[in-house]
Amino acid sequence: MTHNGRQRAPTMVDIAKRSGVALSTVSYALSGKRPVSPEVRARVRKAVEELGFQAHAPARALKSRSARAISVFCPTARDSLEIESHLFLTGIAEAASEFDYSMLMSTASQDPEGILSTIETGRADGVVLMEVRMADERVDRLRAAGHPFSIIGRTEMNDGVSYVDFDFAGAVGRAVDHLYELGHRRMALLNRAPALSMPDYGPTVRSRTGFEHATAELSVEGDHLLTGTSGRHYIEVLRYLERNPDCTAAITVSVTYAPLLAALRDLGRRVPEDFSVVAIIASQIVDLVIPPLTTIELPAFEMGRLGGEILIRQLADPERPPAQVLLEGPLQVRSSAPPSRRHR
Amino acid sequence: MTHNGRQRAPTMVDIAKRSGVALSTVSYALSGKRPVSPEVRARVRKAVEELGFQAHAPARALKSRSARAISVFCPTARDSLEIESHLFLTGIAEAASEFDYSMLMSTASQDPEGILSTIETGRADGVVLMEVRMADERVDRLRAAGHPFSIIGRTEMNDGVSYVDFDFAGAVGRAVDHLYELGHRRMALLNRAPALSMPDYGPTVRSRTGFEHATAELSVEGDHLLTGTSGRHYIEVLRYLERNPDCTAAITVSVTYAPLLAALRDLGRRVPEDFSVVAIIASQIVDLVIPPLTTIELPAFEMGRLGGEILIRQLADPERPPAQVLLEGPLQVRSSAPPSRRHR
DNA sequence: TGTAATCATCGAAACGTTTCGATGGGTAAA
DNA sequence: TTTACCCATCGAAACGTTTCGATGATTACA
Repeated sequence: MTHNGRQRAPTMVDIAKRSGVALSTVSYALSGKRPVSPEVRARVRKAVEELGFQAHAPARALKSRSARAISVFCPTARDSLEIESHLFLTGIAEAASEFDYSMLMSTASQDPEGILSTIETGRADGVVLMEVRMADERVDRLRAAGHPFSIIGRTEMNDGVSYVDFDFAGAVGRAVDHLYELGHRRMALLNRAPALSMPDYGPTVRSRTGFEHATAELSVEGDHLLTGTSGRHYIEVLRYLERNPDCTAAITVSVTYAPLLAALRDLGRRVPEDFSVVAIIASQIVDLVIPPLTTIELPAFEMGRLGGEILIRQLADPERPPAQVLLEGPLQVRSSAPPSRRHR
Repeated sequence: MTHNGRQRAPTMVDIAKRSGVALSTVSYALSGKRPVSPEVRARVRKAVEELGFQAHAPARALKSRSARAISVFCPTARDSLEIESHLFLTGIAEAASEFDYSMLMSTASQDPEGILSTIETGRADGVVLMEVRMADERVDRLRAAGHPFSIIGRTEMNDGVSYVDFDFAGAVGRAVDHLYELGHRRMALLNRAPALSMPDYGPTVRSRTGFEHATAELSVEGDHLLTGTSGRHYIEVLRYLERNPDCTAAITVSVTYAPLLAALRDLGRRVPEDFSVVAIIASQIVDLVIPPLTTIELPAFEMGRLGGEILIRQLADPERPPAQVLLEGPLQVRSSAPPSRRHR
């Protein structure tokens, strides 16, 4: 049972009195950090039960110098929505609850000071970063300050830092191969246009280089477009398709499938009959896309969960070497027909 | 500047020594709760600056009996994604940062114990609840315990509780009116199928009653379908459309536009030429839907922001009466053509 | 039977704040 | 010059834990 919210919450002093032992014995009985006789342990447990005692987290954090909390910085969804962010977020939250940690979330994503301060004020023990760029000041500052952190994504130079990233270069490469095998000889990569003040964004950079390598290797034409969901972006994609009718396939990253599908529809080109698409998107939104597209699924939830787990394990054991994980996603063929039905 | 992460972080004792005043004077100088001479204030400020002092949050929380934090419970996105949840979440986070509060997030959404304990362990001062049902144990428990909370959504009986909700009944009603004016005489409401253990979900219940009232009032046929994004749901929608060719319009709530659009496409019925749709969705995902649909926009981010703000204002002033807000969304006509072009 | 070792328990200090009441120097009024 | 009052500052206690070293009671061994 829980105590009545109106009166003072019971403390360990109350437990000590009720079970007739010293305060410190209560602490040891509950934490197990020193042996306690079975009878005393039972009495303490009983008192805890009866009074509905729950340890006061700030007091514990103050004395033990650990908040048992991690903090996460996530871009705001005020204007545009990064669906992957939410999957990262709930993945991290899942990891936190699994290890009995709290998770602090803030949106002031790009400000290094705010990120450091959650640790330096003792609110959290470590940080999970997301949406990082190839060179990212937040990473540099955290590393310089010696604060524990992990990254969903990664920077250019990752010595000694823990991260979980998706192999965008590899995924785009496999998508190019797949489209090549279907007979396509000219294809576009619809990459994410940098949001405000986000040039140099890791997935965008790596998708592009993966695309350039793969198309060069196969000697096919590859066009690189930076796009998004705004009307301006839609127009740009439309113009591109009009001017390049020999482009018969595209690879889309995240939400860039939307302007592509809209433009194809308005040009009367059908998917998959007239145009093939491979979309790199999170599995949770696959069913929202009409028509069904061939995809490479981004395991965003799992990335978040792993990123959280890696950080927490590192907090538990500071000697633990950094973990660096690069995940792949399966290519799931749904409906990417060949350009001229040559493989039927 | 910030201190070197390797050594002990400076405390108010260090500030006191360096500026040559008592510890308590430092506290008053920083908090302003008692007057302090301008010279002393300046000296303290200087010392704070030089040492990079930042108050230790757990110590403050312990003594002042307030964590300056709110906690939020959000359904996990492991399997399926509730896009609105993410908008609520970042909205709440925005409000928190605006008032210099921290935000704790957890996913163990349906467990009342976990929710109460974030408050009872002193980790947070109040809770924001979302995805509530018409009768919701979490609400009852919070209220019984006397803990501060606000709801994104609302229950059946809302005396004395603060909430921000969207007027689903009204929105569906306006959608019905709009479709009626276009000439439709039979229409469907594609409502959200209850996720696991979520019968009685507020928006679903209220959308349905709004639909039933509006269709009855206009004497049009209204069919109610519970659906989702799974393959099974797609089949059900498809069958419905096949069997009821006189149904020429639908209202979709949240992601239910997906099975509808897929089914219409596979039946060769075009939107908006052959079928009209009004989608109730968050503005941030409007651009992801192809073709563009007439929508009623759910101001999810703003709902989150308001829900957070209401809670925090209540924490600052416990005498404050509960705030109850019911938001409307604009009907944005994009492409809902009449069934037989009668209004052209 | 005396001493050493082991074990469970206790007491007290400490973590870094906030806040209450006390103190003393200064100015204003008598 | 004395008394009263105000204002800025100080000292100390308290918030609820964790943890160190000490204490006393058992047990093992000589």
